[in-house]
Amino acid sequence: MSSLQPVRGTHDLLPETARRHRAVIDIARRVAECYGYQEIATPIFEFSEVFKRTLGDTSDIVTKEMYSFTDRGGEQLTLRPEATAGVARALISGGLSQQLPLKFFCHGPMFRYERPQKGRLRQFHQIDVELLGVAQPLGDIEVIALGAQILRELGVYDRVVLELNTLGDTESRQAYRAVLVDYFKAHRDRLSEDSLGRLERNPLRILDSKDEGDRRLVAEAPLFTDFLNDASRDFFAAVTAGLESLGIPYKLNPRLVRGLDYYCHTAFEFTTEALGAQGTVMAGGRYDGLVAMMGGPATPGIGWAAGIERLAMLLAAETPAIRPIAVIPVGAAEEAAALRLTESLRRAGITVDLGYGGNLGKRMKRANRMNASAAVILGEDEQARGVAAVRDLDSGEQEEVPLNALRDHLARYR
RNA sequence: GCGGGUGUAGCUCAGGUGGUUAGAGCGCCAGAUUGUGGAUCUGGAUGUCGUGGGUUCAAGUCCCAUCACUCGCCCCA
Repeated sequence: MSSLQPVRGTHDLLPETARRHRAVIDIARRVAECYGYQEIATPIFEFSEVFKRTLGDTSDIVTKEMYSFTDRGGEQLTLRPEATAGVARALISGGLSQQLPLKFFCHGPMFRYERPQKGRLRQFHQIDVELLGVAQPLGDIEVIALGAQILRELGVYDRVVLELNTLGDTESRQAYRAVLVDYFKAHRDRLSEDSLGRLERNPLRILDSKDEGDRRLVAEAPLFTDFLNDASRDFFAAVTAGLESLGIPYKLNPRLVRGLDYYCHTAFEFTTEALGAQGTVMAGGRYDGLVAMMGGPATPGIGWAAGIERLAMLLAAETPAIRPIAVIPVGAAEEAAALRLTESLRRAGITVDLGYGGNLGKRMKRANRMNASAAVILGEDEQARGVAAVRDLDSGEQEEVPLNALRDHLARYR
């Protein structure tokens, strides 16, 4: 193995993988457009403040996972660990609040300084959807339905489960949080070490602990549903009713808690068993407080992000490269004509491979290796008669086609 | 950040208890086949044995460190 290694947790997207990624992005973009979402792109780095302020000082992302650096001008910058904060910043700095509601789709690399695992990288890629300016449950329903439809079109929907929970509005959440903290503090001695830390940082997370002792304690803990106020309860009921009316099955998971501070009401994750510990394939929720927290006008929002690497790993179907037409000059005398023919076919939008050297046999081998659908063979005879030999590389059948009819003839191989 | 596993050719992997020139299959290259690919046959090339140090007369093999990957925890896409 070479000593030239890529940076830990980063990955080259070689043609086969790149094709899979592109398939995910293309399908997601197309479906998102059907729902009226427009593609945007924000910078892959922002002032560190943008993330610090929105993700919460206690979140793992901010405390230990940010790729931050000082640039030559002394600015504190951070490679984006997620997309939502940047989109919210764009909304504010672009003065887009005048045009609400806004529906955005974007995709690109994200960066987190984590210990890599399968499906967990330091540079990874996400597709992302954000709906801004819609306070009604209809927004939550649309965004989840959009995610479900993308997963369906990708052909992974049957291996994925939609888990759903509500975090309530601020009032409900703070009431519950207080009660929960009291409860766990009363049983502090029975909490795992991890959960003692969570008690300070994000007590709701204890509900999702995998520790045996914690789980026993959690089983006795007060229930969130008992602390939801009427507005929160109604809101969530409307979301679930909407999903049911669309035939989108979901599993209520009262322990589903988002890691980031800005979430409220609907929280959801599409998860799979097929990817080991990194089973979350698409996750999101409502973030009504985010834009205001950044200093913009109070703007409700809801969205999700999905990991392209994780989706690509689930993709069952191969994503083959386009099959080219191979143009093959028999001898050196035909090379110039082959070059001109190749160029004219390419200008007509046909994918053409022209080998760079070798005799007929070598070039045929290359055509085969490139998975070419047909070979257009130009020899001395053919040239003299204004035709080319066209060989179907699947059937092995060969026929002569006049040069001026070639372009139309090749259409059958697309 | 914590704990376990792995690292030999481009890929998948063999290489009992240390012992001379490190192997296989697939792939790659060349030839049989200088106007016809796939199949077959023949031949060929490719390794700082992840890296660095140590033990030893001798290390792919044992020890330590380090890097990367991997499984789990933490957390998350």
